Amino acid sequence: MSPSSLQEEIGKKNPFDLPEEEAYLNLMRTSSILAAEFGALFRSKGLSESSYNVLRILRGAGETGKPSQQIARDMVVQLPDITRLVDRLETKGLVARARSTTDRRVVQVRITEQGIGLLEELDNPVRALHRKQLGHMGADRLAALSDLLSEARQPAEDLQVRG
Amino acid sequence: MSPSSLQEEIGKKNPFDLPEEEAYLNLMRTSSILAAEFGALFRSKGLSESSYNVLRILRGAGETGKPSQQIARDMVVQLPDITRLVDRLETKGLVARARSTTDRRVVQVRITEQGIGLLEELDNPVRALHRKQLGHMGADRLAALSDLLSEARQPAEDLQVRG
DNA sequence: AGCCAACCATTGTTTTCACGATTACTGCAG
DNA sequence: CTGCAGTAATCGTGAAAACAATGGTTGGCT
Repeated sequence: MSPSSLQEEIGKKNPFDLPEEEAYLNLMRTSSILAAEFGALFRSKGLSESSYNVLRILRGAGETGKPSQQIARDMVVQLPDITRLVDRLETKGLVARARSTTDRRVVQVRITEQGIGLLEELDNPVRALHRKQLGHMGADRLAALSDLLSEARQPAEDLQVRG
Repeated sequence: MSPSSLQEEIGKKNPFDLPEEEAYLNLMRTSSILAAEFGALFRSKGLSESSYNVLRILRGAGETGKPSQQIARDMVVQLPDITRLVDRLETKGLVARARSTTDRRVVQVRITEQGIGLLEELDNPVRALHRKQLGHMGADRLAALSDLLSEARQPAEDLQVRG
């Protein structure tokens, strides 16, 4: 039998005192387990989850690319220090940098052909892993999960944005 | 207005092709935002999220403590290299190590008085943050979220446990 | 007793992350 | 035009993570 509850899984003796805590720990455990599988997939191609995310953002941005700061804002998992992440991608030839001519503070980053090629190698495995991980839930439950997660993070996000 | 959807938040132009991907990204974004706040709280006391988790586990284990390997299994977010995590806690005087007398391979780790004191300083702030983050959801929605999260990770967890 | 597979913890090494301070540039107010 | 707050990116440094490899210990098997 699978462990039926998080309480059992992590060997916790007492029931949770707060439903908020239980939900929080369920959230952390689930995200870490699922992220670990994607991490392994990305590492097999020399990428981290963050650097894969950056490449996906830049593929969506097209020829002109995006300023570093905007990349940081668009990332699913926020990260300070986008500079060195782009450094590593540049060293591997997956992205290219160029100073903006209009505002010389900003650095425009764009994906290279090589970067696009690497992403394309990953497209099918990524889709397959998504289905393997969550395909057992129906579309209705997935939608419900997405909704609850949006609701859960909304106050914290408001503070971040408007802070 | 708050951004109403993840698609908007991360500046994604195309709708998600897979509902699995949308749920996955919602999961990653929510957990990273909520975890960041706890991380800041813990760092104000010199702890990381992982080391706080270890201390909580050891407080629950009582006087006898727990073997390192079992700590690793009980952690919410799995981590190889429990050794150096315990190293750091030991350096700070928050935990103590002792070789087991019955099986000299295993190292029994227990929390110190100082460690318990530090946890007690955090108990109220932690509860307060849980309520601040998720208190706006009713108990019913929190339970629904916990259920969906358990359901989401179940297949991956089965594979991990049963190899 | 001696061998060996399984197990636990540790260490070495490289990569990545976190945090703060710094440099460069822009636009605006005086 | 000069100073100044605000913004973008970078760099220095130390902490933490991932991954592979090593050494000590046990229990079973012959």
